[in-house]
Amino acid sequence: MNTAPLIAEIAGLVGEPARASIMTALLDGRALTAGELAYAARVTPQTASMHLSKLAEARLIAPLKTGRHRYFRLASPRVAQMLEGIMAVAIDERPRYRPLSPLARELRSARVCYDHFAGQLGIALADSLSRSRFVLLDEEGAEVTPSGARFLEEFGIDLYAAGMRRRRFCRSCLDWTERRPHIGGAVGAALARRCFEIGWTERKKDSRAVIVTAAGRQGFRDTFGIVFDEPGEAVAAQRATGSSAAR
Amino acid sequence: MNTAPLIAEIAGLVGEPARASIMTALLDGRALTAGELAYAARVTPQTASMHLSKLAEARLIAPLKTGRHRYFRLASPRVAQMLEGIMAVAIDERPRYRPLSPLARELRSARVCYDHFAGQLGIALADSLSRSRFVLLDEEGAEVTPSGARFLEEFGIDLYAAGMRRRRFCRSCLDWTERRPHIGGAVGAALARRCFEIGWTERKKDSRAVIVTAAGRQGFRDTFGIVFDEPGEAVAAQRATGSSAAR
DNA sequence: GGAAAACTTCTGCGGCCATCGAAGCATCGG
DNA sequence: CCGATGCTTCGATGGCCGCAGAAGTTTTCC
Repeated sequence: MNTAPLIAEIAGLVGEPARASIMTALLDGRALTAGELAYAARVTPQTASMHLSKLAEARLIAPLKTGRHRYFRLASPRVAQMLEGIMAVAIDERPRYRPLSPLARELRSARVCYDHFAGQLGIALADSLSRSRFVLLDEEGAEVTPSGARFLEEFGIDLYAAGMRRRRFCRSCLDWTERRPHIGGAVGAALARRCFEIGWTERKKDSRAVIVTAAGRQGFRDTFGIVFDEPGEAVAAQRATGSSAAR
Repeated sequence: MNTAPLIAEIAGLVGEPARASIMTALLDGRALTAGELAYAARVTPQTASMHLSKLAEARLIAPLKTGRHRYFRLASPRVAQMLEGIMAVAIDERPRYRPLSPLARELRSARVCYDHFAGQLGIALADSLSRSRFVLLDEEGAEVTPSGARFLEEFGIDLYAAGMRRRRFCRSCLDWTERRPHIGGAVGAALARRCFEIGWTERKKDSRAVIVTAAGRQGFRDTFGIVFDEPGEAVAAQRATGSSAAR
């Protein structure tokens, strides 16, 4: 078949440490400059420039020229999804004992996965919505129930906005630290967007890590029944709260 | 992050033409011998052997020793899913005019995608089920409706069999010839399995192509409203048939 | 306008790795 | 037990490509 060369071309581009670093650095959905990406990949600017032009030519990343900077972002959600898929395979059956560096702890606690939450916060949200029967979660997919639709509307998410193509579907995304599915897709993206909007979470710069604010700690507790053991760091999902969530 | 090297390792393995050929050859879900895979990748047996051991060590493929042959299959559905994801990116925005070789025509007509149908047959099935409101289809996911569940039960598919983990979800899988989503996941696999079981379709050997039998042509027409223009070759999806499908 | 910053292109070097010939090891068939 | 088949290991070769030094181009800032 002529399909193998196509796969090899794309995979070959990603299958190089420096380029893989660039791609994962962009996995938080933001656009970064060529210099920042060079730093992230730990190569010199000229080397990064070559990699960036290759990735751009293959339409894996999209350049965005602004003044003397050149910003790059992932070309499409499909690319992010592909990277997730590769990561899901990479961590599969790998009995990896984690040394748990401080940075890793932070990432594990709460981070952003292209456009939605992942890490313990992502899991906790998925658990909460799942237990309240607002979302039916599965390794193959996820679905928002009618009551869940009402809840999300109340929370300030327009399920019929332009972003949601047709209906109430959301993708299930496999988490690589927790090894459990969480809520992605249009619904997951909207949920995360809303949390940033109302100030529950903030992005930490130069990282995919997410900071939960004081308002967020209270909000997540009251609305989703999620409590945090350490102030703003680790997250522990607790008790189902269909009632309080429907507040 | 330490995630980039993991991605690079996996992608690097797939990003080599010979190995990519091996992987795509296994994408039909069958197990092939080392020799067959060497032939598929157009390399000598000793070269293929090296590639196979690398892929096996990374758990991308699983060896299966039998006599003096050594069979290999994809290690898990997750690997197939990853390859689909890469393919989806590879064909994205690629204005590729297809020369349409005879083999390509055949593949385009009906083929197997790891464990479910793809190509025009897959699309036609998805369209039919979608129009009859038996399945709600989306680029992000798919869902079997209650009436769809009844229909599938009648068709001989046990939705609550071991294969279906929890509920009625099925994955939406992007087709790379038609560029449209079709039905994958546990439901798609069960549907395809059932079609082989009742003799509507047969696998062509050494290929992912699928042959629709005479019984299949009649069955697909009566049950799903799918008509075939050329006997057993190209497929054209036609008219919604909620009634006849529910037969 | 001059200088600095950000990025790119050019160039040569160096290392990794895919490839295949040849030999070695199992397994089947008689 | 012997030859044939299928597959693997070993070794040498060759090519591709990632890499950074140096120089060139565009933009910004004062």
